[in-house]
This record gives sequence, C-alpha cells and structure tokens, in this order.
Amino acid sequence: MIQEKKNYHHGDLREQLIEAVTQLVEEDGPDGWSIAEACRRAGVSTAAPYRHFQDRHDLLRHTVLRAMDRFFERMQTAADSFPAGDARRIVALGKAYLSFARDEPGIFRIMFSLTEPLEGHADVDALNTDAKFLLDRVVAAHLNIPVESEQTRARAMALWCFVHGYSFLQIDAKSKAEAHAVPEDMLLYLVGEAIVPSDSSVNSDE
Amino acid sequence: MIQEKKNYHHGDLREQLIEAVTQLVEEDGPDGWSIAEACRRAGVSTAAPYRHFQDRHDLLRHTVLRAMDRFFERMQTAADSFPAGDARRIVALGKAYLSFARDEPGIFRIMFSLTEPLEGHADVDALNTDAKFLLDRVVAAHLNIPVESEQTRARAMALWCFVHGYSFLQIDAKSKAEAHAVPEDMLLYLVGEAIVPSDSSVNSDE
DNA sequence: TTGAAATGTTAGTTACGCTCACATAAGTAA
DNA sequence: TTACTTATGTGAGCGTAACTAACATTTCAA
Repeated sequence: MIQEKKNYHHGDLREQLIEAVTQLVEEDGPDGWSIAEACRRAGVSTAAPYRHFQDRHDLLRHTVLRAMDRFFERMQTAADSFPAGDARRIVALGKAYLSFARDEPGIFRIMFSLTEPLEGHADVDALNTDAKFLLDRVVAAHLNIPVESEQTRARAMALWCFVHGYSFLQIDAKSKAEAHAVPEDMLLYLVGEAIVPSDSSVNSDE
Repeated sequence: MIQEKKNYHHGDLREQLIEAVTQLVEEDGPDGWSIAEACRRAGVSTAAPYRHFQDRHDLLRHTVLRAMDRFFERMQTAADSFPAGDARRIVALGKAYLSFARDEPGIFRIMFSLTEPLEGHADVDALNTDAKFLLDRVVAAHLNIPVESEQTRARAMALWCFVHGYSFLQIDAKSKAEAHAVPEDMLLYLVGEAIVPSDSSVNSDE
C-alpha cells in the first residue's frame, strides 16, 4: 500500500503518513509509533511531515479522524442491515462496534483516549452526534416510543456504555480465558432484552 | 509528600518514584510523564531509578499495581456498606468504580491500557479475580441464585461492562454536555433493575 | 574492620520531536 | 517561454528523554 516516492515531490505524502501511523499503531501499540518510523515507511526525511501536519499530535488526530470515518461507516451498515424494530438490529449494531474494536484495537483505544485534541473539532463532534442519533433512533423505533424521550436517551446510553465497556474489556484481555467465560451471543441478547425489551412494555413517560 | 533526599542514599526512592509517576499521570495525562521528571521531583539523577526498576515500563507497571490496590479497596468498602440483597449495594459498587475513574482518570486509563506488561503477574491476576468474584457474589446474593451459575456470571459481566463503559465515556467527555444528558442515578438504577431485578424473577437455569 | 551488596552519580549513546536554512518542483501571470 | 510565487522536500542541528557503563558512597554483615 505504502510506496516510496520516486520524484523529489512525493505526491501523496499526507495520506501515506496517516496510513503508516494507522499501521504502526496496530503493530506496535498506541504509544509505539513515531513520526520517524512513519517517515521511513513513506520514504521521506523526518522533516517532511511538518509540511502537512503541525506536530505529532496533529498527525495522530487526523489518523483518528480517518478511523472514525471507518468506525461510523460500519455502524451505519449494521443499522441498515435490519428493519426498525427488529431485535437483530440492535445486536448487529453492538457487533459492529465490537468488531471494529477487535480489528483495530490500537486505534480504537486512541479514539477514546484523545480528549483535548479532538474537542472543538467540528468533524468529530458531528460524527459523535450522528452516532448518538443513530442509536437513539434505533432504540426509539424498537420500543415504539418517541426519539426525544428520556427513556430513549437513557436506554440508548445504557446500551452504548455496555458495548463500549465490553469492547474495551475484550481487547484488554484478549487471550485471557476469563474474557470468554460468558458466551458472547448470550451476553448480547441478555443485555439487549434487558435494556430494550422486545415486548415493548416500556412507557415513554414512565 | 515527596521530599528530596538529604543524604547520598535517598532511603525511600522506590516508593517516591511510584508516587511521582502517580501524580504526573494525572497532571500531564497518561503519556505526559517521564522518568526524568519523576527524578526531578524525587531529587535524584535520572540514572537512579534503574536500581529499582528494570525500565520505564516496569516503573509504570508498579505504579499501576499500587493503583489497583486503591481501586479494589474502594470496591470492597462499597460492597461492605450494604447487606447482601440490598439493591443499593450494587449501585454502591458501580459508584465506587465510577468515582475512582473520576478521581484518577489518568491511572484509570492506564490500568486498562496495559495488557502485556501485567499479564502473567500473579498480583494483578489475583486482584482481577478477586474483583470478579466480589461482583459475582454480590449478584448471586441479590438474585438469590448460586454463584456458580451461568446467569450469575453473565449478569455480573453485563454490569461490569456497563459500569466500565460508562466510566470511560464519562472521563473522556468530562466537559461535554452530552455526558450529562441522562441523569446518573436514573441510569444506574435503570441498568441495575434491568440486569439484576429486585423481584428476583431470574431463574438460575433459565 | 573489612569486603560485599545496595544505591547513588556523571558522562555518554542513541532515538526522537522539532526548527531552520536551503533545494527543488509546480503553478501562474507576463 | 520567462519570471515570480507557492508548495513540498532535504540536511544539519538543537534539546530532551531512555538507557547504559564506569565509578562513588553508604550500609550491612561476617
């Protein structure tokens, strides 16, 4: 994927640096990457990146932005794969979240470690809001209650937290037997049923 | 707390380095600390730590071990504050988890970021197992079903994941309005009721 | 008392982040 | 074309951090 430059001008350095960092983060861990190594992979000097990124942090931020695109894309695809109200839809969303965490644990960690560098960035805020709304709509449709109710927000939040926590615990303890003590599907359906029951017994103003 | 050495031999360097790192991690973020800065605070040269720790990673690992002691202590205290079966017991546990994350977000993040460096270390494994058992017992007592049932393990795991995820999301988005969109107590009781219902309608072999 | 073990220091190596002055290429207007 | 501007890359060099090696000081125990 990453090819060294042939001419004096690289032509695609900005993108390839992001790509290189994306790889390095998975290979060497969230802290194991360096601008220097990314430069080696792209075949440029260590001063070149500063024509495209302000500093180390800025490069990482843009790498995370790319990752968030991929992340949200998966969530959207999962949401589209089942009709509203279908119990499998929520599980599919959870699994999309989980599978991203498993596929890209390094960048996943960084996505939720960076606070200040992403704050205020319109892109990320919009992305977050989109994801939140997506989940709210799914939950509301499933429970057949208004999107703007407190019940919807609370239950969507509960699901979000659960999947987020489960994802983290999974990638932290990947090889530990403990992680698989409870069958995944059982857990997902148990939580889904508990927080967003199929029989729609939830009242929006309860 | 941290006092510079007066004599040639510091006397308490090992502990003070851990203390310094603990502080630095909160002040400058999980990646913002350095051996050099910790040395400055302890008043020793930058070569001194290597008499007590193998390398940077080793120092961090021991810092995390201390943090885990504090963490588990809180959980234990919370568990002891209410009798078995009392609904408030589970909420208290969740709040203890959450309050640690809020009080020491830096070290909290590191606790769950380090994978390899802690793996295989008997201390940490034991600590993790203890915490897991504690939660299992609380859940089993509350539902009045055996500790060793799959229902117990699954529901304890679900609670664990939820609180873990909630903690992370909280410290990530501390200043964001979104984080407080749902009242905390409402969320905790909603999830508690959903996963571990008070009316004990859960059958251990369902 | 005396030698070994523990614990600290100074100096030096390597790697990285970053900047500066300079080089090369690409685009634009005459 | 030519000439000017802008974009993008290089090499050299600075400061800092992790780590090591050789040496110094203290403690402890035989």
